[in-house]
Amino acid sequence: MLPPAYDAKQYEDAIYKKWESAGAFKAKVNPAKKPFTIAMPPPNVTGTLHLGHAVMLALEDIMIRHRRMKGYEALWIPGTDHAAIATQNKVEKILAGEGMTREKLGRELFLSRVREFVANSKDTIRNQIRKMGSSCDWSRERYTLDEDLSEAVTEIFVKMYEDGLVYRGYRIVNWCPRCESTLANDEVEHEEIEGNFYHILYPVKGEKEGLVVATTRPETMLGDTAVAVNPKDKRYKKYIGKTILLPLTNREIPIIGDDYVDLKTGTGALKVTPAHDPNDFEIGKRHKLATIRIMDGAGRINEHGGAYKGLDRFTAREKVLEDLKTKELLIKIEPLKHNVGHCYRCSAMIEPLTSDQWFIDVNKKVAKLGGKSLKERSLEVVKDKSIQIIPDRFKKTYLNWMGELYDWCISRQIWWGHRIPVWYCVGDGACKPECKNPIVGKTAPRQCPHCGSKQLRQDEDTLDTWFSSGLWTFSTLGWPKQTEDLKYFHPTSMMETGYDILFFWVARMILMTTYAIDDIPFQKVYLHGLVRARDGKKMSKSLGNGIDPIEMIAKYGTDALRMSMVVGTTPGNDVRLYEEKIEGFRNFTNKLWNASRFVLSILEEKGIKAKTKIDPKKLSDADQWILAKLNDTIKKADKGLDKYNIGETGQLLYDFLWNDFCDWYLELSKGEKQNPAVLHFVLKNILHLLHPFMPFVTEEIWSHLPGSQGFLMLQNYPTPIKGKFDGGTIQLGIELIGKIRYLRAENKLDPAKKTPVTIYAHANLGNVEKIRPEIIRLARVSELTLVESGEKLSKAATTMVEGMEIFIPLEGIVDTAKEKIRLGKEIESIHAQIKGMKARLDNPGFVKNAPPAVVAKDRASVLENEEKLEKLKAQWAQF
RNA sequence: GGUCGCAUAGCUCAGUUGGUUAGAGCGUUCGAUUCACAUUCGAAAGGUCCCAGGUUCGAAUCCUGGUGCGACCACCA
Repeated sequence: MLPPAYDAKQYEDAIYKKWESAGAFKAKVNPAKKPFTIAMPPPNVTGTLHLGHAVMLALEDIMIRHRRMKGYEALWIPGTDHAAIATQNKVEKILAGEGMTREKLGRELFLSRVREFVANSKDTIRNQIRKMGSSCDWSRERYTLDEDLSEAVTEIFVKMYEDGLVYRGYRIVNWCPRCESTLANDEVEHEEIEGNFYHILYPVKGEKEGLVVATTRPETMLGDTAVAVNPKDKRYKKYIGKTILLPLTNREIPIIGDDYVDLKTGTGALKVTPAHDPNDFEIGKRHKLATIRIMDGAGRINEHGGAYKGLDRFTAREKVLEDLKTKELLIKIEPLKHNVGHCYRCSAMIEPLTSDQWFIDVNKKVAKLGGKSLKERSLEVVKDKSIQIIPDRFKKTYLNWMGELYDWCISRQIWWGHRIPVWYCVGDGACKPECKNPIVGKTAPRQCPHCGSKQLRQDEDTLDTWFSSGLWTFSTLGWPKQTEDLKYFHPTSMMETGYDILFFWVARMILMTTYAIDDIPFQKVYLHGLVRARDGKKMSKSLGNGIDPIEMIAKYGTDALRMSMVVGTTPGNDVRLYEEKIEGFRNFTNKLWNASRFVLSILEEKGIKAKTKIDPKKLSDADQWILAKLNDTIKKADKGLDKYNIGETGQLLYDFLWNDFCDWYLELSKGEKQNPAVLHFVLKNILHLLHPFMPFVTEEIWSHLPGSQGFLMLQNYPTPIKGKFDGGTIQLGIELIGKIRYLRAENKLDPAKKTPVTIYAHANLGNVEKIRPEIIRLARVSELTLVESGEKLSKAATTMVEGMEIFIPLEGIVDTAKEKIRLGKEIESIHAQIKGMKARLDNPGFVKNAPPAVVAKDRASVLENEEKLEKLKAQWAQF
C-alpha cells in the first residue's frame, strides 16, 4: 500500500537513476522510426541551474517524452557551453580575491585555472539537469570546447576564410575596457543615462572667434582630427577649409563640410574623432583624415593624449573639463539623457575604438550559397518557412534584425575560448612583403610559406563564444565527419529556447549552419518567455526576489515545479512564478497519488493482479461517461502537444484528473457499480497522458499498477479507445446533483442530514431512474421521489435543469423566506435572458444571416426558458 | 528614432476558425472531519473583457485611433 502523502524526494533520484542506468534515454539511428531531435541549449559552465534553465528543460522534456511515447526515435542531446567571456570573468573575480590577475598568472596557468573551475561547475549543472527529470541522452553529452567540436570550429573558420567571408579589418569596434576585449554589436546593452552635453569653443586659426562644438565625451577631443559642419549650414559655411587650433593639444585640424552633420543637433558643428566614434570613422574615411587613437585597452589615455597620458578615461574627462574651464573654453554644460552602450557581461561602459579585428562578412555573395550572402540565405530559410518560429510574431523580429545585420566581429581579446587558427610570420630579416599576410590553417604551420622562417606567432585572440555555439546542432552530431547520426538526426526537429537569445544564438545557428552544411539547423523554433517574479519584475540576486529551482524541488518535488512553470503559459509570453503556484501543483501531484492509491486499493481488494479486459456489455453509465471523457481528453492532449500548446494541454489534463476523474468518477465508483477494469484502464491512461509533464510521480505509480511492465516512459502514448460511449445519463445526474447541492447550501440545510427530494423528470424519467442510487448518495438524499410530473409542492426550494423540476421541502425545517428571495432572483435572471434572446430573434438580419443551427438553438432556448419561467413563477407564488 | 507585445474576477493567467449566461488556480465568504487525499470535500460571491469608433445579424476575439504598461532593436554627436 502506498503512503497517504506523496513525498517526491523519496522517489525522484532513484527513478532517474533507474532510467539512466537502463539506457532509457538513449537514441540510436533507427530507419524504422522517424527521428525527433532536440539539441539542448547548452547551459554555461559558469553557474548553477536557474529558473530559465528549469523552464527550458521542462518544456523540452515534455516534447521529447511525448514524441518518444508516440514512437519517434527521440534524441535529446545535452551539453554545456564554455561561455568565453562569462567564464573568464568569473575566474578573474576569484583570482582577484586571491590578489592575483590573469596577466600575472600568464596564459597557460590561467587557462588551467579556468579548466579546473569548469570541471567543478560542469558537474553541478549536469546533476541539476538530471534533477529536473530531463530524459536526455547523456552518452552523447557535448561541450563546446571538446576536441571534436573545436575541430568543427577550426574547419568552419578556415572554410570561411577561404571563401573570403572571414576577413581581418581595421574598424571601429565595441570595446569593453573592463574585459579588455571587443564585443559584437548585440553584446552591447544600450542604457539611457543622465549625462551632459558639453559645449566647447574651438578657436579658428587666424580669426577672433571660433566654433562651438557639443559633445558628451569631451576627453575624446584629444583624438579629434577635424571639425565638420554641414555645407548647407549658412552659419558655418564660410569656415570650411579653415583650420582649428585644437585646445589643450594645440594640434591644427581642418574644418570640413559633410552632409552627415545635422544642423539641428547640438551646435551644428561636430568634432570628428575617427578613432573613437563609428560615425566619425566614416567621416574620416570620406575625408582621408588621420585616425588618432588616444586610449589603451584598459581605457587609459595613451601617449597621444599628451599631458593626460596614463589617466583613466573618466579621470581624463574631469581633467579635460577643468582645463577647458580654466581657459574659458567650456561655454555651457547642458544636461542630456542619452543612450550609452554597456558590456552585457560586466556592465562596464563601452568605448568605441579602432582596432584590428576579425570579422565575418554577412553581405558577401558566395558560390557555396548559390550566389547569395550569409544574410540573404539566413533570411530566406525563415521567409520560405523551412524554419517555423513559434510564436509567429518573432518571425518578424528575426527578419528585421537579420535584415539590418552588420559584419560580425568574431575576435575577442580574451584567453578562454577557441584560439583563432591564424599565424603570422615574425621572420628573421629575410621576410618578403607577402609575409605580412596571415597564415590560416587547420593546423599550426611549420614554417612561413613565403620566406621559410620558422618563427611564427599564433594570433593571440580567441573566437566569440557564439561562433562555436552557432555550430551546435551539427557539431554535436559528429560534423565534420559525415556520421550516420548526422544524416539521420539532422536537421534537428525543434529548437526550444528563451526569446532573449533569439539573436545571440538562434540567428547565429541559422547563419552558420546554412553556410557550413547547406542545411537548416532545425525545423521549428519554440521561444519561451522569461520567468519573472510575482510582481512582474525580473528575478535577480540584488532584488532578492529570485526563486531557486533546486530549493523548490527539495520542497515540492520536480513534477510540481515543472507543472507550475508550464501550465497556464503561452509561448513567447513571460511567466510569473511564485511559491504558492508551485504549492498548488504539489497538491495536484498528491491528488494524483491519492487517486491512484484509491484505485490500487480497489484492484487489490478485488484480487486483480494484471490488466483486465473491459467488457463492453458491462459498462455502467458512469463508466461510459468517463470513457467518453477520456477519449476526448486523449484526442485533445495529443493534438495539443503536436501543436506545442503545452500550457493548454497541461491545464486540460489537470481538469480531467481532478474534476472528471476524482470529483465525479471516483465518487461514483464508491457505489455498487464499481468497475475495476475501467478504473484500472482510466488510471493507466492518465499516467500515460501526464507522464511527459510529471515523469516521476507517474513512473512511480506505474510501477505499482497491476500488469505494468517496463518503464512508463517507454510505453506508447494513448490513442482513443474504439467504440462509442454515451455519458449523457451521468451528465444529467451531475447537473441534478449540482443543483440539489446548491439548493441545500443556499437554504442552509444541515449538511449532516439527508433530505428528501422530489424530481419531476418529464421526458428524462427513464434516464434519471437509472442513476437513482448515484443521486441519492452524492446529493445526500434521504428519499428520492422520481415521477414524470405532478402538482407544485408547498413551500419547497426549487429550481430546474434540463426541463426537470427539483423540489426540496423546507417547511418546518428552515426559514423559507430565504428561498423566496433566492427564487425571485433566479426568476429575474431567466426573465432577462429570455428578453435578450427574443431581441436577437426579432432582428431579421440575425434570422437571415446566422447559421440555422444557431437560430434554432436560440429558439429552443427561448421556449425552454419560458416554460421554466412559468413553473418557477408558480412555485414562487407558494411562499 | 524603429519594431513588437500586453491590457479579461482582488491576484496570476487561459480563452480554439467571431455564436446562448466569458473560464481556471490562488485569495475571499459560508459550510463539512467515520470518506483515497485537510496537500481534502461541497457551495457561493466576484467581470463595463482599458477607452472611442468601425466591420458584422452577432465582437473579449477582426479593423482604425487613443490611453496605460512592458520588451526588443538603433553608430545622431
